[in-house]
Amino acid sequence: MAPQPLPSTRPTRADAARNYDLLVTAAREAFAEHGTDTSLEDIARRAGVGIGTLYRRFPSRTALLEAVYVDEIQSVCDRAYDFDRDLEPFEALAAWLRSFLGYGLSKGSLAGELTIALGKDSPFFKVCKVNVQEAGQLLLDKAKAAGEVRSELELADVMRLVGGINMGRDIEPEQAQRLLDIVLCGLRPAAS
Amino acid sequence: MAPQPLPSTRPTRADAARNYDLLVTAAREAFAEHGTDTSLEDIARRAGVGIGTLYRRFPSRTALLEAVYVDEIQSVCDRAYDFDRDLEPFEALAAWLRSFLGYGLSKGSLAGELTIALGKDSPFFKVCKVNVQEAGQLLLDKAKAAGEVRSELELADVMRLVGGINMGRDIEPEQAQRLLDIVLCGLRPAAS
DNA sequence: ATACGATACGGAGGCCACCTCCGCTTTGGC
DNA sequence: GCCAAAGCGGAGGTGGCCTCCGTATCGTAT
Repeated sequence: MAPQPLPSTRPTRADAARNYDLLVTAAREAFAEHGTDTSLEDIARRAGVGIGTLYRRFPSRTALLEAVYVDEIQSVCDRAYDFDRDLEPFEALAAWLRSFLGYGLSKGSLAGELTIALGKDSPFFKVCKVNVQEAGQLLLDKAKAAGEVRSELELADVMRLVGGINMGRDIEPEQAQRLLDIVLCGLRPAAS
Repeated sequence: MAPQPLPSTRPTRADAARNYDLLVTAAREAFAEHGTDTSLEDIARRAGVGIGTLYRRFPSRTALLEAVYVDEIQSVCDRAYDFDRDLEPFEALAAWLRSFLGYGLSKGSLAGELTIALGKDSPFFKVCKVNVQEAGQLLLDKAKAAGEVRSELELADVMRLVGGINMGRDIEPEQAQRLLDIVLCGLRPAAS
């Protein structure tokens, strides 16, 4: 039940570990400054390591994204349990989705990429998915049990919708908020 | 009130017009076969023209997409008026959004690209946007007037949500359907 | 301390897509 | 038929992705 720790690929040898940290730090900065489509060569340069080193450690851009955002992803999961403890079922779900959204907004469109990846099966996202799903499922089930969310809804659907909201990169925070409100209304049981 | 004709950039000189048609045809085929991220050089080769010709006529991939999909875009607009005539207000809106979605699904993720572009101001999308908006606004307003959609909702929000649904490229049609249903429920007035 | 196998480094270079530029060709009005 | 305007095309510059392999570094066993 408790979330599993996300796997870290941080190597053990001293020089490798140092370069790993340099790369992740450089990537975090670069992603924050220029979005997640920054060139990988730029990141290697910024980190002061060769491009070969980057590619050996992170075979794909996604692998690098993973390493950069492990912490944030974990914190998204953790927050779910906080909300579950402190809020009424539907409010907890709403708050969690809102935080998921805000997280994607500030960090490029990570939530979007994450949402897409939830359907794929990279080794990393396997665990990540388990954690996010476990957390989200808990909130969703409780909201369902309280009769505040239609019982036939799947977590994957909800996540996909929320992820889709800020897929288009440059959305205004207020608009994102309104869109989320629409979705939240859509989750509630039919008026009948 | 009637939709304006979408602008065509088709040139008048004989050779230019011929190449224009070759390019648009080749692009339509290529996009259908390999998705909208086919390399532009491939398309030029397929059309049997030089890459320079392609770029002179279509300065960006988007420009080419526009030319390829003018007809389809127009038909999306037209359908709105059909639905308006034949269906009850909310059903008309629902049907139109469904068709908008299916359209994006079959043709790569054009609806997604279109949705993003709705926020931008390319000269083409200006007119396109006007047409889509006019059509959508009509349906939305009627649904509001019938009390079946909350009055504070903006068309842009609705379009964005629907566009977001199939942003992630590889979504299953049934899932897309479910997501749209959630959104549709979210449009209805509060149960209170 | 040294030696040595395992591990990691780095950047040159191949590949490919994007896009520009300009000398040559075609068109169509006169 | 002439010729200016319009159009053509592809060579080549830029830059990102990724691989490969000779060299450097690390950590352990002696």
